[in-house]
Amino acid sequence: MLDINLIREKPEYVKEALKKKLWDTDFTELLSWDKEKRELLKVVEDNKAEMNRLSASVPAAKKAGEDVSKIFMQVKEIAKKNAEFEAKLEQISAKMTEFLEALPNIPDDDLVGGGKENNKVIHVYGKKPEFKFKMKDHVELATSLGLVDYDRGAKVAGRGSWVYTNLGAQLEWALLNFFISEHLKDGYEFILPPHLLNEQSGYVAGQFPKFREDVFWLEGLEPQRFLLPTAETALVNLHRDEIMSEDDLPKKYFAYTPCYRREAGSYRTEERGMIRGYQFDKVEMVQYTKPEDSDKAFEELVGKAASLVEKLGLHFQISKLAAGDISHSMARTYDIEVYIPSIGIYKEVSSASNARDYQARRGRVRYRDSATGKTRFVHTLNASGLATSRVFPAILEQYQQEDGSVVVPEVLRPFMGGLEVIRPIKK
RNA sequence: GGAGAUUUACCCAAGUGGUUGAAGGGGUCGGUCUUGAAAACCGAUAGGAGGUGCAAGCCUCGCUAGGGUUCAAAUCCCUAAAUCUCCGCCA
Repeated sequence: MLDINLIREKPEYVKEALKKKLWDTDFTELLSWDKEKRELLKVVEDNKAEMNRLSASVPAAKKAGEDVSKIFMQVKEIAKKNAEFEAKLEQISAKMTEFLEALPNIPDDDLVGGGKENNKVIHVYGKKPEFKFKMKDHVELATSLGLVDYDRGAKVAGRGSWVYTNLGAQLEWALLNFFISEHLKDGYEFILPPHLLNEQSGYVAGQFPKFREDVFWLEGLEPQRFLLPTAETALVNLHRDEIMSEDDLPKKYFAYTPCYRREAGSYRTEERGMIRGYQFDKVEMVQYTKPEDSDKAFEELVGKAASLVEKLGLHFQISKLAAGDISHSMARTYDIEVYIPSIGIYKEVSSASNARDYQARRGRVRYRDSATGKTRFVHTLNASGLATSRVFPAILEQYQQEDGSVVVPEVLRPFMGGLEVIRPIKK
C-alpha cells in the first residue's frame, strides 16, 4: 500500500517510478476523489459534532423540565441530511482503497526500468565446473543414487510431486539443518509458523488480491484458509496491528516451512524435479527494521544468502533485478542464482527483497520513535536462506564424479553422519 | 462437532442507556525522606487512526470486530472473531 500523502504531494514522481515497474497509471481521478473525500469528511464530521452537542444537552434540559422533543427532532433532521453525505463518503473511500491497494510498491531510485532483460549480474562466485567425462543431469544422478523417487511421487500424489528417499531425504534435511544452524549463529530467531493462513495474512504480505489464484485454498474451514506459498507470508504478519518497541528493532526471524504453490502449466523435462512442484522446502529470513536501517539490513540478507551458497562451494551469481522484474510488494530485489551445468543456466535459490513500508502499511506494523514520540511504520525485508529445490540439483551436478558418485559438500557432512560421498546403489 | 462463560486502556479491574475517554488498584516516570536502596508519602502519566490549523488547539472515530435500535450505547439487539471450561472426536 502506498501513502496517499506521497501521491498527493508528488504524483508525477510516483507515476514515473511506477512506470519503471511497467505499471502505467493516472492519478488525476484518484486525486479528485481525495479532494472530494476530505471535503465530505469535513461536512460529515461537523454534522456529527452538532448532533453530539445537541444530544449532550438533553439531560440538563430534562432536569430543568424543558421540552426535549424539539431537540430530538433537530438531531433527527441533521442525521437524515448527513446520511446522504456519509453514503457518498463511504463510496469514495472504497474506490480509493481499491485503487491504492492495487498499486505496486515504488522501486528504488537506482533501479533501471523494464523487465527481466534488464537484470544485471553484479557478483559472480566461483566458476563453471568443467567435466572431463560425460556429465549426468540431476535427474539421472538422483535416480541412480536412489535419492529421489519420481515415479512413486506421482503414484502417491500425482503429477508435480516427488519423494525424497534414503540419502536424498538425508541430504535435503542436512541442507535445511545447515541453513538453520547458520542463522542461529547469526542471532536470528527460529520460528515454526502455521502452514494454514488466513486471508488477511495474504493481503498484508501483498500477495492478495493480485495472486489469490496462485495459492491453494482449503475447503472445510470458515473463514477459508490457504496453504502458505512462502514463510514470508507468515513471518511478515507476526507483528500485524502491533506497535513494536524501538528496542526490539531490528527484529530478525527465520523459519523453515514447505511452500505450497499452484504452478500453472508444465515445465521443460530437463528441469524436472527442480522447478518447484506444488511443494518445496525453504528456509526464509525476515527482518523488521527502522526505516533508516533497512538498506543495511538488505545488504546483510543478501550477504547471508550468498554466504550459504558459497559455503556449499557452489558456483553462483547475484543479479540485481530490474524494476519490472521485482514482485509487486517490493522496492528492491537481488536474486542469487546457482549454476545448473546440465542446462547451462543459472537458477534462483534465493530472492532478497526490501519491501520498505509497503507491507507494514498494509499490516499497520509500527514502532514508537523515541525521539519524536510518534509512531512510524517499520520496514520489512525478506530473503530465502535458502530454497532447497535448486540447491539440491546443483549439488548433485556440480559435485558429481566420473564413477557416478557425488561428493557431499563439506559443510553438510556433520549433518549426514560424516558421510563424504554418495555412491551409486549396487543392484 | 455440542454446551456454557468471557473479551474495557501497559496489566488487573469497576461500570447495564445520558456531561464516562471511561472509577479503583498495579505498573511506569518524577519528587520527598534515606549514606544508598526498600518501604511510606506526594505528584504526573491513558492508547490509536483521521480531518483542520503556523501553532496552541478544535473536531470526528475509538470499551474485540462489523452491523442495528435510540435524541443519546462500554451498557440493549444481531452477526463474526479470539480466549477459557466441560462433553464428544482424535489417523
